[in-house]
Amino acid sequence: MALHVVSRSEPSTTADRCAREILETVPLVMRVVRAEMRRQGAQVVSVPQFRALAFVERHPGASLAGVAEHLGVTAPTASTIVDRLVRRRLVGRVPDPAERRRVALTLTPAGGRLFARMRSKARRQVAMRLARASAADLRKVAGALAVLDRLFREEARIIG
Amino acid sequence: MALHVVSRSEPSTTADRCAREILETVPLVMRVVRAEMRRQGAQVVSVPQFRALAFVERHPGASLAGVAEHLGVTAPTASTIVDRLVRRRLVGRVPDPAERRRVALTLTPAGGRLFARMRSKARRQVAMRLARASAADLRKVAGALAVLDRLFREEARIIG
DNA sequence: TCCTAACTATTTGATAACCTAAGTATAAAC
DNA sequence: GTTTATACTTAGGTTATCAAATAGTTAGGA
Repeated sequence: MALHVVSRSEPSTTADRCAREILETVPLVMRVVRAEMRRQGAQVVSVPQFRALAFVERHPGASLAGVAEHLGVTAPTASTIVDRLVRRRLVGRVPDPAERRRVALTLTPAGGRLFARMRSKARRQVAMRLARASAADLRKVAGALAVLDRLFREEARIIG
Repeated sequence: MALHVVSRSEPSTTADRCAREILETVPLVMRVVRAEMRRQGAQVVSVPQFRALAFVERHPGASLAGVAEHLGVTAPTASTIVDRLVRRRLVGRVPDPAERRRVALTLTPAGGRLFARMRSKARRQVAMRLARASAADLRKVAGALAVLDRLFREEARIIG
């Protein structure tokens, strides 16, 4: 592997190399995932919508603020995302009886079915793309993603 | 580490675990990166615009099709992204004299300066988030990202 | 009790990213 | 020279995103 000569103003620690790679690779992977989810034909939801479904499935009765925090977006953004899911009858949204400021979100049966179907399809598609890599490489990738998840999930809460 | 009971229809190979993690972690990281780039105040560009600048910087005289392929989007999308950069005088777009169907894209001086400034800022911000991790973890992350980049870059070309 | 402050959610208005389908202009092929 | 293919743009539509303004609900204190 050849060493690159980097500009003198750019330091070259491992963290910097990671940062560089994250800024290149993450958007690339994101785009492929998005394209695949769109390719599934029939009834589909966007990536943010999919993530909202995942959160509501894991936290029945969740509030809008919970969705917003999980997605890392502002409340208005989460509101419109959820609103689209409600209009498509994939999510139920009722006022929380105890706290009437809040809404309680749940998956409808149709929402649950669609989510389960999309999730396994998306996983299969991504797994197919990973099939070319060696088992050792994949173990490394899995470990690294766990590290990233921890770092960015914490920071997302601190910052956002 | 507790073992989860997974639904019988969901296999549990390393590739599947990776797929699951990718679908969870990549959007999360993406969101943090986007939020940070927006946070920089002053004059900023979006993530796709930033990636377009990076491609043009590395490939002076690049065509629109080149940008589209690098971003993994359709030609019309790349066209509007570039158009916004041209209107902001960050990118120059002239017809290629040899192939007048094509356009030749270059960074303007202002575009080059903005790009350099944003890149180092973005890298610094991401690197700061990585600072909590051990050097060993970061080396693993760097290696894993290289693997992912290879897999998804190839596949992006095959599919898209 | 009432008033205010804080919280939760939505609406509004703006910019941007994305797609498909349809156009324009140039080059190549026959 | 007509057709076909290529490179890009335009048009029309959906979605995501934000900040600012709005409306309803709760809680705490005067």
